[in-house]
Amino acid sequence: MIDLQRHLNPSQFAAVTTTEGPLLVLAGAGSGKTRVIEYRVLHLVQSGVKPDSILLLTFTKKAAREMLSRASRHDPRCRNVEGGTFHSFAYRLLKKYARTVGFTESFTVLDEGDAEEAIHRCAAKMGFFDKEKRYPKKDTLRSLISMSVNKMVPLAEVLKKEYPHFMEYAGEIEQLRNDYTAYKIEKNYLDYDDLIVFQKLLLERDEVRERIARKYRYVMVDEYQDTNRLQGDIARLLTGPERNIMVVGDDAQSIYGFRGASHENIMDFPRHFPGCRVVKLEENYRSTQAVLDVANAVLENMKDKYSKCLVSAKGVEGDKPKLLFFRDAYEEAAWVAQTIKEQLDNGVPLHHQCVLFRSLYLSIPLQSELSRRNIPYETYGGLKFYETAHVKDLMSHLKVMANPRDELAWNRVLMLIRKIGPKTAGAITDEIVRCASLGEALTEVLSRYAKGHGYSGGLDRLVQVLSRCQGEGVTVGERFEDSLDYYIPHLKDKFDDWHLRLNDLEALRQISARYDTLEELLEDFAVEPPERGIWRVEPETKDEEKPLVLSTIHSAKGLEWDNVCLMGLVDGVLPVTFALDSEEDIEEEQRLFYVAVTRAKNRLFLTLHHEGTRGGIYQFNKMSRFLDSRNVLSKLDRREADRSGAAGTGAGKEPDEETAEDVTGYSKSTLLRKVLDLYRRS
DNA sequence: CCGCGGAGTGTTTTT
DNA sequence: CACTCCGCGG
Repeated sequence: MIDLQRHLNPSQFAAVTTTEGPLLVLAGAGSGKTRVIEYRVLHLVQSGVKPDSILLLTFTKKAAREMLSRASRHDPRCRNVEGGTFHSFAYRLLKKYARTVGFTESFTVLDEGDAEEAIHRCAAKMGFFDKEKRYPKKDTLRSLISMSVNKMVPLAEVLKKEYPHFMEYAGEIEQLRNDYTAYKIEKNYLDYDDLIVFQKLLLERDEVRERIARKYRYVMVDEYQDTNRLQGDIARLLTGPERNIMVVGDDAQSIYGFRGASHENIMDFPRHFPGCRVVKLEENYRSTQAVLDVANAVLENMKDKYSKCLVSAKGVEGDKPKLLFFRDAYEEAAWVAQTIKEQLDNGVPLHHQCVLFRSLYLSIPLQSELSRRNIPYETYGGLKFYETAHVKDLMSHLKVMANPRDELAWNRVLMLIRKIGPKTAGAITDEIVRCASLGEALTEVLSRYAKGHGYSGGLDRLVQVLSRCQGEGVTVGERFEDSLDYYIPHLKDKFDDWHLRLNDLEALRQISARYDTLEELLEDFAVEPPERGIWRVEPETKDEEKPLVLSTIHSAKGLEWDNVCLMGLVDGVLPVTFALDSEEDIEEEQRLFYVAVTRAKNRLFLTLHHEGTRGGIYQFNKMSRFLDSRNVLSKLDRREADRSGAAGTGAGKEPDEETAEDVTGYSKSTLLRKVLDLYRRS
């Protein structure tokens, strides 16, 4: 038995050892939340609770894995604790109970792109786009429908708030949502939201709920502030008569409102579970006091919160975080790159440093400065490559092998072939989905089309590959490889930058080889899309050799670094312009700022530049309103127009001397833009 | 019916 | 600046 007292402070100890009854843990940033979950799992297991009767729901699957593997180091039985996201848990549950909710086990999960495609089909069937009027586009329609589900708010209300100019279509969009829902049910498709919705529907059936709640006697939910109302309902439904539910969260770090998360869940927990225990973790083990002073100042400016104040347990005052102003994006980027380099020379490995952005595209100037200095980096968040065209193309081939009824996948596969467009693809697909098996589809339908048409040659090649992959003993790796071989000519045909994309697919090939079944590969791909970090071939690279991290603030949740640079602290970026007309949205941006600040252990740099080029018009960027308050500003070491670092670009020339270097050079992309601008004017 | 080229548009954050 | 949509020619 492990000595918990020795490893935990009193509040952590209370959170770990309060195992019976409802428990709300309010965990400030850096207060050892992960540690609490790790030891709580361990404590339960060591007290004789069966590992598979513990359920740990987290925000990402990576987080669950991390915590469970830590706990397993003390006691290997912890490995059998069940964990994952609400979505992945739903997936497993629904695979088991598919028929109970009216699906079949072989359902396919639609990602956003697929969902848009499906919505588009339904809308087209309704004659949506035939009319004169300008209808919302498919991505707008999807996000509209999704938002109404996630916030459990009527469609018309979402419409009124987000797209008031489309109000007149409220009725039609509602009809569309119904058609789309019917379509998915008929075709055995579930989109991300459905995973949650159907999970709830399933759990609302008493006979099922009782069974599941009996199995999971201890439920823990991490990042509770980022759950939406449906997920809150699910957490409640999962809780059995013993009411052993523990939720952990920090209302000040709620940053997923756009996805329907509501801090109502965490605020209302005591109401939903009367008599619950509340434990606050306020001692911060991560940051210096100087960093926390900034964080606390930001907290002070928030309203509607559980009150808290972060106190450094490290007892280190540390340097005051610096606020730096630059003229333009390139000076800012150069200074940051230079500073990273200096820190590296001072012995802080790249992997212990990080640069954070509101959105990843803002990191482009920095990326070029880093490349120029040969500083390796990797990016977190932003571009979802599993939704990039080439990845989806290839995966569609695997999808039709796994589920020959998947018409969206077939459509994609067929459209790649020259001379096959929407009409032909549609006609062939209609016939295919009526087939009972892939074999039948190949022999009865495809081979018939593979003669006597302009596209027959291409189609024949497809038939060859799919037949080969159909064989019994063919491994997942081999199927992937065959599909890739087949796809490469299409890839080259379709994309100019095909060799970059081929790299992605090669990496994916290695991953695919690790799977035993296609179904497992597709499951992971649907519910736990691979992140960039997983692509590294070497699983155990030494910290010193790992690259610098560039991350969105969202993707940095739960992580920490010695040095953190937060760039682009400008009104319009943080907070983003879209947020500006809603008080609520601005609040969320402020929490985002809070999350960013609290990632830093020792040193924090905040930077911004004044010269903005939004849409070709120059404008003066104002400092972010979150900084522009006395209590925050006083905690910062403010440096006006510090040019010292920008020397990195100009290679340290004397000032005052009239040289070209004195002027910041255009980057290649700027130059290109300027030239194109000029062409356009002539 | 397909494919291409030109015009227009809007640009976050993620399971 | 990349992606989507639209209209035309083959």
